Amino acid sequence: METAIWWIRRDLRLSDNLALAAALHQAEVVIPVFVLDPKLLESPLVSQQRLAFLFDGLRLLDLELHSRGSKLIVRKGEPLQVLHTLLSETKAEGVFAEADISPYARERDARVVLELPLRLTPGITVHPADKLLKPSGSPYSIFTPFSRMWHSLPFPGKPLPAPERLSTLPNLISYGVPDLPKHSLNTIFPAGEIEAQHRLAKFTDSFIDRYAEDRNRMDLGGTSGLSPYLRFGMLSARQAAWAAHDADELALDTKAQLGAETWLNELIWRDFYAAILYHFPYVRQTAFRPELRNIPWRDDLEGFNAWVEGQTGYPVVDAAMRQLNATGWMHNRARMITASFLIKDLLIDWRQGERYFMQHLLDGDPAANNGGWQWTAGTGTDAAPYFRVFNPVLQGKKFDPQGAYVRYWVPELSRVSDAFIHTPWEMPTSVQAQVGCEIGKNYPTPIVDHAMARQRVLAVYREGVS
DNA sequence: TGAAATGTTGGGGCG
DNA sequence: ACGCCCCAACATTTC
Repeated sequence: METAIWWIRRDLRLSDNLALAAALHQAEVVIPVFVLDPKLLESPLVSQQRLAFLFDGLRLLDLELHSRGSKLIVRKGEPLQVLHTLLSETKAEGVFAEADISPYARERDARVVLELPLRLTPGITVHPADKLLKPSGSPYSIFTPFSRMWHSLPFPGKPLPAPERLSTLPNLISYGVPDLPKHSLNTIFPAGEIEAQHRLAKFTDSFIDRYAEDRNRMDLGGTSGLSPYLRFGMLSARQAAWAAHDADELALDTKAQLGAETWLNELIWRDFYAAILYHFPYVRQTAFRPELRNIPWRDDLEGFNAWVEGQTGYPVVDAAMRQLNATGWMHNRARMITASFLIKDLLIDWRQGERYFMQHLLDGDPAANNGGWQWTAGTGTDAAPYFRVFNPVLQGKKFDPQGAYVRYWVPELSRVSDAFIHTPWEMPTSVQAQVGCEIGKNYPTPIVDHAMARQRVLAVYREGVS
């Protein structure tokens, strides 16, 4: 064909892009298109911060396209309508896109494919969800056998290089990437494919060696920090998996090897939750486990707000929520701790937490976010047993031993000693005065007693599973 | 990818 | 020397 459209959705990159490669294979001219879908832009689940990250990513993609002789066409409207218009404007004979797995995206694409020549390629995950089935043909719901099957599949093809030159059509109108009225410039996660490549290289060249031991430490930069880039496809999952694979082969000792394998395992969890959402889309609405769909959650706006604002009185929980609010990202260990606190200590419906995380995380992905929340709630596939209740004090002591994470995000506690940093309410009043942190005044008294809350949630869940 | 409760062991103090 | 108790340290079970 002469002309094709590359419909960009969650693949804001030129390298290792199967949709772009397929389009270039079929057509002389490939028009890169991003559709600003009002359904998504105006969704209450999208924060200004995530939009800012997306828009920055689009601007940078446009720059890369310009340097290759092309440009990004941004149009606003209902995707099917916009693509219709563009097909007649450009006389394009095909639309190429990377298949998405969320219920909204699949429904949208199903409508488009009825009317337009849409060809979907894999790419959002390392292995496509429909390739990872039990021998019987049914989907997995337990991680370990899923992971075994994942490993048994041949590794996907090597990452494709970015095309060097692209051609476009003259006079195509682009709406342009919108400017947000006011967005707090996110310096922690600069958008873009180039940034993602730098981070991947830096991580897999060195930090990955310590990943297995450091990844849970909230006070260290032990994680890859790649999730926002994977979320928007500024980095391809395949390339990440290959990088893990190569780091494993090049590892100089068993510790480094373990680091690479642990990180690859996290990428497999990502594939796992994508497959779960693909095969069980109802998990966005309700618990995977039917017996846990009727937990009598507490209606506690005050408690929820304290959680949101990082004012629960539990230092690690508050540090984590403030990190999320300030940066659009939260350490993975902290996600489990804050989720456990909302669900098990406050006994608030996990879907309220899921929703808040989706609104505020740059990496907010329906599959991984839902999987994580249902895991903590004990309602999901292969989830933590319901009686596994995180103790925020012990988690703090274990994974932020000197309290550096807490002190950074909760400045009221910056002068509290190591001995009390995770239990500031235990400071004698004289010590409180000495460190300038009066509990109940400068920093809240715990809004709930953990020991009581633990008993309460165990009783409620016991009722559910019986 | 927990934590608390309960059980067991073994060293040391002491009568 | 011996038995007893205490309790920390560790192991196992339970939620």
